[in-house]
Amino acid sequence: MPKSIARTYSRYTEDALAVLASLIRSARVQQRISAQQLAERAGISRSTLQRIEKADPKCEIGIVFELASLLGIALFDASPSSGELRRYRTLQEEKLTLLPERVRQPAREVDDDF
Amino acid sequence: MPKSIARTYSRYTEDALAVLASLIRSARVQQRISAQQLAERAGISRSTLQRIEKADPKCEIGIVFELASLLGIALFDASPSSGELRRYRTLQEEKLTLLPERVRQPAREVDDDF
DNA sequence: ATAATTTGACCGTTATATGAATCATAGATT
DNA sequence: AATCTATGATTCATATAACGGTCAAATTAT
Repeated sequence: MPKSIARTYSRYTEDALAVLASLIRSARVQQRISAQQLAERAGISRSTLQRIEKADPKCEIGIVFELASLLGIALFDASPSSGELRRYRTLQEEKLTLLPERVRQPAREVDDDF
Repeated sequence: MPKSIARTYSRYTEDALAVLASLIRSARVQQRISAQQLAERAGISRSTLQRIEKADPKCEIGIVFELASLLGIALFDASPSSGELRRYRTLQEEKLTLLPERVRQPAREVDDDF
């Protein structure tokens, strides 16, 4: 991550992060699991869990999703136990194969206008 | 991330990552945006976008969500343009304030059994 | 009221994600 | 068919995410 860039995020992104963060904390508290316990089950440190529950954008998405999985939080409207996501994945990947593999800019008009 | 841990992910997590990855690629291709162009708009490098479209779990969640935002992909059933997510966020955060701030293990029975 | 544990806030270290660059391939347009 | 650009695959350098620990504060259970 060279060239330290101060990254900005859209409101939508910040809202989505905040939603997921509070869903995680709500689920954890409702299930009476301490931060330490959840972190251990997820194989992460308590400090990382802290950042996630604070909606820090700079966390590995895999870890965050794994927490959702452990806590039974639905992603893409599919609960971890339902198995729906697998089908959605297959469907979505099939759709992808129907699209062109590459995108190309339409050739510029040769006679450039002024 | 000291103590190099080989992290594992549940099927649910992998599916969710794959769904999001193919949603991103599908949207990008359908909107005829090249990887380079999208990366620039998102303020990331093309190589990072490549990893995200390959469902790599070790990417910043903020970047991934920002791509969803740019491409109009719905997170938590709310399109970026709708503004629904903001309300959902507020609601969810209010719910959180109603829960106990800490979790505590119920005290063990004093008269331990043998 | 007391006790004890959870949580928040740090900090230093280390593994690693990201950025930048290059090269080969091949798909899309003409 | 030919051209040209988009993509995939690598590699290296660097900023930083995650870890592990500590300490104080405060909430919850007794």
